Amino acid sequence: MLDIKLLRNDPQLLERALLKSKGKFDKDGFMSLDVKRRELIFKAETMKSDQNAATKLIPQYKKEGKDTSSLMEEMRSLSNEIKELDQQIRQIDEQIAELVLTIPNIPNEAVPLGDSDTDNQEVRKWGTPAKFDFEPKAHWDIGEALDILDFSKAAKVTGARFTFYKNAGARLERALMNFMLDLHTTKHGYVEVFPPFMVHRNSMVGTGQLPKFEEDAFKVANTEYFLIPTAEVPVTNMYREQILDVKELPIYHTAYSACFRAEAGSAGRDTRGLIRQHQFNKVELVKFTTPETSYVELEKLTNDAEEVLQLLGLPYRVVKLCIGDLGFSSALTYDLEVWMPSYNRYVEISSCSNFESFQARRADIKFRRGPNEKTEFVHTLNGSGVALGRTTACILETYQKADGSVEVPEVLRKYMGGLEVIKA
RNA sequence: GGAGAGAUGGUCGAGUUGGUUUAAGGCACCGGUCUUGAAAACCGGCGUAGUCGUGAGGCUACCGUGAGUUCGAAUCUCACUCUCUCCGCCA
Repeated sequence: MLDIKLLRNDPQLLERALLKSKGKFDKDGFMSLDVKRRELIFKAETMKSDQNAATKLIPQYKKEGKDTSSLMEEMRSLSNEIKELDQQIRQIDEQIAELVLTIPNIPNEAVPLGDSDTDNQEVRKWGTPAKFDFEPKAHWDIGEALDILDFSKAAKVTGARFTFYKNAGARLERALMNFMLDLHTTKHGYVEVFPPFMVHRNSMVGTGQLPKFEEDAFKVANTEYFLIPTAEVPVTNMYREQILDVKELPIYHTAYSACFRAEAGSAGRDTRGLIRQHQFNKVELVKFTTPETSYVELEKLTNDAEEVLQLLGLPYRVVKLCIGDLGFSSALTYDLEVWMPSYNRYVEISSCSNFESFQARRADIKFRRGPNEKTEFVHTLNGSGVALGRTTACILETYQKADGSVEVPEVLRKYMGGLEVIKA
């Protein structure tokens, strides 16, 4: 959510935000609603002021034995008028709120122009994609051959886009989770959180998944609960409607969670393997910072996620998303893309964003610099640190051998009871 | 699932026969006096948001949420949410 006053005074900002939403927004209608609202408020408040004055006179008159019936009659009609005005104001407020909630965040000046991922800017590359002296297999074939992934059983039990991990596969996924959490908590200074995997609708609004993208989420029937699409939602909303002390900032949290996504609109894409699932595991990084430090913190957060890939020996690149590819709530996003041999290209494995005050304003997360200072909105950031399923896929493909076995990356061995090679 | 209690400003807590309460008071916090410094004491300040105004400042709303009664609601009525206690069931 953006600041209405800011939009009122600087419509140019609105234009920039709308570059993302492809201009479907009725800007003039929005501006005139804002004017209308303030007119009505002024009228109503003047009337309320009169009403309050009369309300004080009535007991005084009664005490003096004066007749109050005509004044009371007058106030009765004034009261009705006020109720009517309040009703109108409430309607306009709702309309404005609805509109404002659908305006995306304003992209940072550094965000490149462009419509799609082809316009993203490569920032840096690490490692070189593996070369094989045999015909490498895709991870879904490797997984089934080694009996560590089972897609057809999951399809029977649940449906498409679900997976059973088995044997060393299940253990690998669990090892990755522990490896990442340990790295972030011990080396990078994040405080670990294990969040609820369902949240109330209010939390989904707070971080920007709702009201605009309800079809992307799984809603639990007969409740107002949603399965979380990322741990970002519960962890960011931990501090909803709170005023933090500046001394508490920056706050760093890392959290494992399962993530649930309806993947509406991606039917037919990435139908094989672990790349696009309705349920996947992820270790998330979340930060709350002061406005002046948020971009430095974004660089650090991105580096923290990169280190996971470096330690696992997985080649990747970092790209800066262009306006067209930028998420609804984000002001600037770096994607980490890992080299996926079966796709023969880089595939997104982490998305690190600075939301500036956009989420904080929606979720009402503030801080105070000192005892007599005004409150300000914090900046929120988050990034995957990183997605486990895609990492597993990438490890299987990158570390596969000609005989069909898969080497376990060095750093994971202590999490797998010393296992060095996954064999059939 | 059953029974009961509760929700007031950063915190504690008064106010519930509807009208000088414009939400008392304590604590915490901030500024000042005093002091070599600090503490104590004393004096003053101290919520959030909207709106009008160039400004000083004014006005309006907010006592869990929403609706209602009334000239007027923290206070009365109804619904809902959450928290706590006890019972039952349960990993």
